[in-house]
Amino acid sequence: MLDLRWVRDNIDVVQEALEKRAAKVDLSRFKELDSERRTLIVKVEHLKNERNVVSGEIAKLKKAGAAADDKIEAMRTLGDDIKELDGRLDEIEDELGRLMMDIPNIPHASVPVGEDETCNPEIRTWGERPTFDFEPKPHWDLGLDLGVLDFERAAKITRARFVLYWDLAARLERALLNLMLDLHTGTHGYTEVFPPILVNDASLTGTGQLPKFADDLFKIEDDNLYLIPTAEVPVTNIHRDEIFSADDLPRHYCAYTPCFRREAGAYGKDTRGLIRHHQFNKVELVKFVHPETSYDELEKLTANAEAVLRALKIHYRVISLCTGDIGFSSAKTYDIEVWLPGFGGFKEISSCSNFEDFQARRANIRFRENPKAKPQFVHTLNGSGLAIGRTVAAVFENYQQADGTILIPEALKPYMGGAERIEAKKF
RNA sequence: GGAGAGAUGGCCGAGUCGGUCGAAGGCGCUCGCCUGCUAAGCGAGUAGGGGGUUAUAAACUCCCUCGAGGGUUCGAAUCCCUCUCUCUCCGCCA
Repeated sequence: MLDLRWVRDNIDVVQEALEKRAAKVDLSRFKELDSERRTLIVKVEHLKNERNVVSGEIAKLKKAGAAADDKIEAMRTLGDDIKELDGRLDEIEDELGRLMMDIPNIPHASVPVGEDETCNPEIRTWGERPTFDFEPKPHWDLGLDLGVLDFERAAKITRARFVLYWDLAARLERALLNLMLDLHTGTHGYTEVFPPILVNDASLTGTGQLPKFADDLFKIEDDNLYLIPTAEVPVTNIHRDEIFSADDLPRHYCAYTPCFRREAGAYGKDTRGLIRHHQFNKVELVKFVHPETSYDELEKLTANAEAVLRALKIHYRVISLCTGDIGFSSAKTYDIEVWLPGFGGFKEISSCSNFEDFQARRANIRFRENPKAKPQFVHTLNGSGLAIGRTVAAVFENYQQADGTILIPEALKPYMGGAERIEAKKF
């Protein structure tokens, strides 16, 4: 959410940002509501002040044993007026609040302007495409042939877009998330947290999934709780309604959690393999930082996520999302795309964003520059470091051999209980 | 799941029959005085949010907030209802 006053004073900037994003929000309605709200506040506060003053007088009269019936009668009608105005003010603030919730973040000046994902410039690449003297297979074929990815039984147990891992594939999933956590908590200095994966709607509103993206969430109706779509939600909300002191910042957290997404708008997209599932594991990086440092922190966070693929020696590239493709809450986002030789293209494996104060304002996460200063909003950032399922897919496809087996990358061997490769097996 | 107790400012804690209570007192913190230094002592200050005025300054002023939301009332931290959370006991379960 943007700052109300800032929007009022910078309505042209907001309008321009909306156009760049191809988002539709009625700003003329905003102007109406905003000015009506303020006139109403002035009016109703005037009346309330009068009520307070006269009520004080009544108290004095009563104490002195005098009658105050005429004043009480006058206050009764005044109270009715206040109630009516307060009611209208509530309605207006409701509508204004919903409208403010619909305004996306303002993209940073460095974000390329463009319509859609075809306009995202490549920032850098790392490594090279591996060469094969055979036709590389997509990971789902590899997994089926080796017997370790069982989509059929997963569909029996649950439904489509779930997977059952067997044996060394299950172990690989576990190895990857341990490698990532060890790398981020060790070399990169993040603090590991393990949050709840069911959250309430205040948390989802804080990070921006609600109210706009309710369709994409799995909801537990009986308890009014949701399965998290990403660890960003519980981890960012750790500090909801809190005020940091300046030396509490920056905070760097990493968390492994399962993630759950309904993928409501994605039918027919990435239907095969591990790419787009309703349940997947992810290691998430979340930062709470001083506003002045947030863009440096974004670069570092992205580099931290990249480090996983470097450790695995897998080719990737980094792109900068353009204004038309960037997420609702984000001011700037880098996507890391991993090379999948069997699939024959790059695929997003991490999305690293600076939300500036957009989430912090919604979630009310603040800090004080010094003990006497007014609290101001922190900047929040997050990025996947990385999505585990997609990393499994990347290992499968990049480390596949002519005989259909998969070599275990050097960096993972300590985590794989001595296994050198994944071989075909029946389960 | 059942029974009970509770939720007040950074922390602890008072709040009488509803009437200058955003709130006694204490601790902590900040500033000043005192002291050779420290401690002690003395004095002053110390919740957050929003609106108006203004330069989105200072100052001034108003409103809201005593877990959250609603209600009663001229007036509620104080009375009523609903919800959330915490604690204790019982039951059930891993």
